[in-house]
Amino acid sequence: MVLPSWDAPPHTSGVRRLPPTAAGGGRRGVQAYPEGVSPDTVTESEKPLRADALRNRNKVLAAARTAFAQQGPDVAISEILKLAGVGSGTLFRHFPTKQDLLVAVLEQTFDQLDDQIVAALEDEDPWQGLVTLLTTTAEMQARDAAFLASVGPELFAVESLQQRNERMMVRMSGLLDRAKAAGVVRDDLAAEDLPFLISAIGGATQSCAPASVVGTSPDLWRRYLGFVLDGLRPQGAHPLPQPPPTLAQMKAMKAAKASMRCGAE
Amino acid sequence: MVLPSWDAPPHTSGVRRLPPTAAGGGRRGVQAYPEGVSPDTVTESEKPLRADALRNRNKVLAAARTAFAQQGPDVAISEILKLAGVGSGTLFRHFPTKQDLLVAVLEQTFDQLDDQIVAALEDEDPWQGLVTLLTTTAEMQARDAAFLASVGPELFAVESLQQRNERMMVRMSGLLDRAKAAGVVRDDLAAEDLPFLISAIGGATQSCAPASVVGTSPDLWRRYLGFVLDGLRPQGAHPLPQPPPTLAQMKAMKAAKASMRCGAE
DNA sequence: TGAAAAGCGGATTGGCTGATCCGGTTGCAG
DNA sequence: CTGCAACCGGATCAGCCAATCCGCTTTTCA
Repeated sequence: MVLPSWDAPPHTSGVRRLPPTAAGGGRRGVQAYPEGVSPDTVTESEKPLRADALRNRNKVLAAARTAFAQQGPDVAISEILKLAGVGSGTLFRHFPTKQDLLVAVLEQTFDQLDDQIVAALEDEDPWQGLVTLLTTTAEMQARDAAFLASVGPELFAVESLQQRNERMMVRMSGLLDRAKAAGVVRDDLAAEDLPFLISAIGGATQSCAPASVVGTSPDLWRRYLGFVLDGLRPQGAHPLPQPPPTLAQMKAMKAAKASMRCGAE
Repeated sequence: MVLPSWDAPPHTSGVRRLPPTAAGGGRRGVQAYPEGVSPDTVTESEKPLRADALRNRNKVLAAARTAFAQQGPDVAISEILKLAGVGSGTLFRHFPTKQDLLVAVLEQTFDQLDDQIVAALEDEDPWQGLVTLLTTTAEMQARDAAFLASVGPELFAVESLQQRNERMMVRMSGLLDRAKAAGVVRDDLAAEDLPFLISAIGGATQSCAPASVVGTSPDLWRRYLGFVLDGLRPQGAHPLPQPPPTLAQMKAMKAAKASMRCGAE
């Protein structure tokens, strides 16, 4: 799964069995699952779906979420299978394609983010609202490799993700307009820039990635977020939240990334 | 070739044939190849290497360079083979492993970058020197997918790349010190930050990637470089070199990336 | 409670790709 | 010119992995 070219699935010989669609298209069955734990109800059925089936569907979804988050969009299905404790037949019944599974997971992730943006809009301080947006995004990128890989304006061309993306863009525009009106950001900053800036922060975050290598701060990415934020406001440099890493730490990070493997279980 | 875990090559059954090492370890046989075109001499032999062998080796190297640049580290070997017009036996004789080939290509790329840094150090203006460094890096990331993937502090653990990386770090430190002495950058910026900032710019660059989608500027990344640069200097915002993209353009970029395929030939 | 429908899971398939093998060819020293 | 070692290239191998198939089990509903 190389991530570009989601179009012609490899060796699809016959027709595709249609999945038993448990949760309808529109979000908000149960909003934004708290983290890692599987909600035992995805409810809002379209075809009732037997009890054990629903249970398994959720097991798969939860397993996929952690697996994708830890290893990125390229985890082997077998990994997810092991984690979920179901057979491959079961998985592919609910999600006919690996991409379908990834999308289902990303939908949840995007919904979580959307909730955070809404929260940011409720903040009194317009600058703080923007900071919250970018911080949240970076946090999510730091802990979810699949999200990291699908963020920014590239996103793949899937209706449901498209929609969510647009909704978020609208909200982000609101956030930015407010900040501009208050004069706390440079006014040549456009809403369209935000996805790219998020990608930029993601780039730095990715380099810091392995959540916590011994000597290093798992929050190093905040430092680079700081630099970028300072680039967004008119007045220039502000204090940074993290000290830079030492060369030794950088070496350790690189080594950790080279050997990176499993982690869960 | 998933990029992490360069350690246990898949299914290596027997012992490995040692390659006929044409160019010695130390760089500077012929410095920094101008672009795409194969230099017909990599010279400085260690075992003379027959004439046709050397010719083929260079063909492979050149093909690999373009293939890796266009499609990233995951191009199929077959692609490179087609481009080079040689058989797989030939390729694997010179580069026993796909990684070996990639490393050979990256060595050249890194050497090119190193030359640019040296040039930046020769610039009178210390701020401009830093700008040149970051701009060059971004340019290279924009046009070379393999470089983009291997940049930042993660780099894989290969002696020869390690070395080059360290040499560049030293030079970059010099560049930064000079700029700090002149007071043109904030002084909480450390040399160790540079690789992360480069990764950040790379993140944005990647989002802009498909060199030129119709309506969009192929230089959009400069805009985000601009934001980051403004975050590095004490005085704050400066004019940006590019207008933001429109929503329609962003859509086009995404679409282009989704269908991205081949391109050469 | 019983039977049919729905679901389960793992053995299996098919295809992709990195790497190897080996019969034939070619450059080079003497 | 000649012999041979080095080299060529493509047929082939082997492992990996997404996706399918099908005999058996579980749920559901009358």
